[in-house]
Amino acid sequence: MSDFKDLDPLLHQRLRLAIMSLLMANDKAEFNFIKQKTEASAGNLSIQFRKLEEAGYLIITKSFKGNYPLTELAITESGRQAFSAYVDALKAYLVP
Amino acid sequence: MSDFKDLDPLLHQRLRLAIMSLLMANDKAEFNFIKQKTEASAGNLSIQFRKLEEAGYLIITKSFKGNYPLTELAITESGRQAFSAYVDALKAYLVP
DNA sequence: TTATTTGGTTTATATTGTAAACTACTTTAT
DNA sequence: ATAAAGTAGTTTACAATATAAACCAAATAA
Repeated sequence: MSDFKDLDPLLHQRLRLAIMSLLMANDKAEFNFIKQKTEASAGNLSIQFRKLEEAGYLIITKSFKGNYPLTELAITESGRQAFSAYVDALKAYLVP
Repeated sequence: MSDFKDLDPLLHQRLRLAIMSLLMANDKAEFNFIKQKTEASAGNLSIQFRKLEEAGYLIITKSFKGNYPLTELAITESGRQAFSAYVDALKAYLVP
């Protein structure tokens, strides 16, 4: 029987899981796309993006779109793997 | 598409999820049984049990076993339902 | 030109989680 | 009998996390 410590604490958080889930589907997304989908505050997102970046699960790139700053998030291979592993661990844990 | 807010925050925490998962399988369990299975500290467990009780997900009963105090945890119907709903929400969310 | 909006970041506060210390008693050893 | 060690927890204090509010820089609108 697998135990709960197999669940990556970084991914086992609702907002970060939602972010990574969106990136699993889209690979790359704009800050505001994720903001709209999750309905989270910009501040909260800003912080969670950084944590996920620090873990190497995504990459933050800054540029301009028109005249406005644009922040984009792209999932990394490591992020994909971590997400898959997390889902597998959950399945093993909850759907035995 | 279901969003992450459907994931009951009380259950979406590793230790509490482990506790409830054990109680789904066993219905009723002793404090130390759960302590051994989860390898969590007694203090941490004590607090999480109370949170789950406050939510109506389990009932704490105190008695004596031999001469020692004994704390037992029993899942409630409401707890069962919440756990099932949580698992369903997760499935819908992660295994679309 | 002042006000409002966009696209964020930073700081401060509230909530949560965890470890360490403590309580209360029992058993074992001296 | 009493000191030392063990059982079964609870409480308290601290650390980590999450969230909200305030702020910044620039652009657009009035």
